[in-house]
Amino acid sequence: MNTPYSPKDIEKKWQEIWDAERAFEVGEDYSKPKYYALVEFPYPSGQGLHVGHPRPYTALDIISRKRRMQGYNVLFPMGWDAFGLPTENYAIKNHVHPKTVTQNNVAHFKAQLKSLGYSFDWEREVNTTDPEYYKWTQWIFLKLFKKGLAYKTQMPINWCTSCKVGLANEEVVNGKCERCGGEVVRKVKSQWMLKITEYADKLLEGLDHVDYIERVKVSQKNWIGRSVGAEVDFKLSGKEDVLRIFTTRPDTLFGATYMVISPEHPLVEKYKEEITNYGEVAAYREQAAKKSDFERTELAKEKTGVVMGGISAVNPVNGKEIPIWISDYVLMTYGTGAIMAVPAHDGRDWEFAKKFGLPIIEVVAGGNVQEAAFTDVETGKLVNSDFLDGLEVKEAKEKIIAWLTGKGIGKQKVNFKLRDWVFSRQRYWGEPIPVVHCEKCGYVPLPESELPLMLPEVDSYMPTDNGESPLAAMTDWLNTVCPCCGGPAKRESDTMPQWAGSSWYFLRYIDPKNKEAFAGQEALKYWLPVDWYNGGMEHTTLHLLYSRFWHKFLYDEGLVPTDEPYKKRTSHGMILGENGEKMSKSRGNVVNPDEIVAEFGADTLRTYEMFIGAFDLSASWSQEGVRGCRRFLDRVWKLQDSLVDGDGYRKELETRMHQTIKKVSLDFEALKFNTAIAAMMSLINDFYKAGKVTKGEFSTLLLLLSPVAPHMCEELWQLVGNAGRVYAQTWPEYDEAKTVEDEVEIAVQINGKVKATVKVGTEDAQEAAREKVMADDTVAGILSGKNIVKEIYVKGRIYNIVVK
RNA sequence: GCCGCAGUGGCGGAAUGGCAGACGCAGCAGACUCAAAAUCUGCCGGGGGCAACUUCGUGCGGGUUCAAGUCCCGCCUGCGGCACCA
Repeated sequence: MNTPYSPKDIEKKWQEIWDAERAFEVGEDYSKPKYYALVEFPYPSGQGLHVGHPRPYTALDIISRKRRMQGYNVLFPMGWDAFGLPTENYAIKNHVHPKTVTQNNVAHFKAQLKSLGYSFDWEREVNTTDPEYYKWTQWIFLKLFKKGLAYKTQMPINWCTSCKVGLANEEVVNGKCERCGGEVVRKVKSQWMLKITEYADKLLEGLDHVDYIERVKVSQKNWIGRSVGAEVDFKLSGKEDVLRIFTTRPDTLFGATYMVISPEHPLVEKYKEEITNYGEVAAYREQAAKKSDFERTELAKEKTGVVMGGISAVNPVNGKEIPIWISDYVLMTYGTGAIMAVPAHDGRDWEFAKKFGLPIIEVVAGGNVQEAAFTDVETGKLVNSDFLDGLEVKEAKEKIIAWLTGKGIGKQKVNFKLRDWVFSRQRYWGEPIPVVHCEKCGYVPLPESELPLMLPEVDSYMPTDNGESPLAAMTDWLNTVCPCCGGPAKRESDTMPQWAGSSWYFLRYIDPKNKEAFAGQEALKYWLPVDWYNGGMEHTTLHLLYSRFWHKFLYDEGLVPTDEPYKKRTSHGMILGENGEKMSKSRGNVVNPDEIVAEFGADTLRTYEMFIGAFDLSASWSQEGVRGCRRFLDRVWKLQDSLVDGDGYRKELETRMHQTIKKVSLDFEALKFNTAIAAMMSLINDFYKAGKVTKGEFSTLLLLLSPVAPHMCEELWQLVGNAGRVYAQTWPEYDEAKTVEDEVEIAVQINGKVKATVKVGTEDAQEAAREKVMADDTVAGILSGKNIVKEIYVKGRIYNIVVK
């Protein structure tokens, strides 16, 4: 009898041995094939590791360990996305420096991750709040600035009334702050913006050349939201000015019966004097401005609006004078902030027209436009449209665009939903923006030699009441000289958003200690692109898009060798509480990974999280399930007692061994860890049934299981007398020919129902199989006196006989 | 409303169009034990039958096929994301 399985003793021991042996340190031998496996680096929150974290980490740890065994030079790094609001809020509340909070949290996280035995190369750890790191974040910002991709503008921004911070559109969730849940309202502020829209086409096009799971691609495409339409100028009646609109349906131009502009449209201000009902217009505008984006869309069920008296537009195709309305269902942030309304063929316009009694003119036949807007673009034919009559929508579009272009009053235009990225935060705990403002020279970038521009010590981390960053109160720091003219100047007091540091961290891992550059060119050439990046679906449209944008920009600047950062992207599902709900303190269903490690061991936690269900779907935690995985590991451990001599596989188990190697090898690659583990469970069930296992069979099992349960496998590898370490062994090979049995049991169906099973040779042709099938008593009984109409034989699967 | 994902035993979940329910959990019975836990062995979708067996079963309604959880058409429910995008 051997000693019982005691993870507590084994796991610590092997973690220390791996450290001492520098087992997972990345080699600098660039002649070896490389593999770059990446997981999203965590935000080191005060709560410590959540059981959701180990799911993706274990998955790619398995891939990384397997790749090393396959002879690759593997980069599998870890770091900290440590700037951010929770740390700052904690600092404010408890009067501790955010740096100290971060240090403590990082230490805690790191100890927790280490206890799980991940094969991260900790020598390459990065931290976004380290000045040696954010120096390069600032450096990249300066590059963007110099290319005109960073600019400052007055923007109506989303303003969190609780955090007192401006938020990107993407950070507003249902009208609430994504971080704190506080109310978000609109507020005009001077903000730094990044022109991600300049890269919209490239970001879209690049998706065709990467191996991302389909739903990630679809989300990104929808987010970028490319649509092809036309811009058309409507002359204002009796004026020189035109009102420019964007439409995806220029073919319906003859059906435009009125125009709508957004309440913020500059036209209102410009013709203030001439608008006969300006009081009414101004009141409506004021009301709209008070509403948050959320309210504007919530209240949208009932359309509101006001007509602009005294000003009207002329439809360029037929010279008809049509009124201009103001309504908040038209957004200033999309297109030109103005539309032509075609109530017959647009749902929103139709609703609006019905409510305000505006005319509805059918220009595409096929529906009943008095009942509902007819929006089908496939079947309809143009009517009431002069020279477009009789054409299909697609043809009409082309013809009208050509006509408009010829007249110089319109042209084809591509629009995107994607908006520029609000890059300012009125916060302390972020990267300072390395720009000064000089009365004479405007916004001037700091010289690169002055980077990093360090965060100064401040007395209070509270944002000021007027919304300025705490840095604005630091006059010593704020007042400086202009790098351009030497005159007095002020530093930018806004800081960067958390997304900044995470937009390029995978580049720093490649060469984390480089003082001369964000990473050396030779190292970048070797390691890029990231071969496999796994992360949460929630980062698909924010982080993933932002980092692709920065990478493409760096590529255009000649600073990185690939135009896409990530070759392959996968996503994992969430781990829910035992009750099937999202884990949260308030629901009281949070599971602490430390407790699982203490009670069952890290290998059990790893195995369980991989066994819990399909990797890309969410799964509910089950303490009983954890116990089952521990039982599996116990059973593997106890196989020591059944060990017999023999380096090879016994004849009767040979096929099973090769099948299992194949299944595990392929399933790991497909992220089907649950079925890979199930296959190993089945294999040891066979070992138990046989009452013995050879050393060769057992060693192969250990190699297959080692990426999942590395500590136990190292221990057993040594205990059974194998030399070296499991992590340094070669991944087992299978022989395809040996994965197939000589004989298989196939089902015999008669009229599609299984009536019997017979044994046939795996390679039997139909004739040989037929003989065996017909020899079966049950089959013969059923067939007697019946007419065989058809016989279908699928090799090794089924024999179906159709009778009458 | 739009986009995406899912719906299979008591539960988590398996099934290149080819024997639905692998593997695990829970449950039941037995072995071991003074006893319990742990462990080991066996059973384990519903109805009917002493039984060999039979019949119904993958959210619902149709269809294609020798054969459908899987493919097609039309719905329903849940989860996630976006939301007046012209």
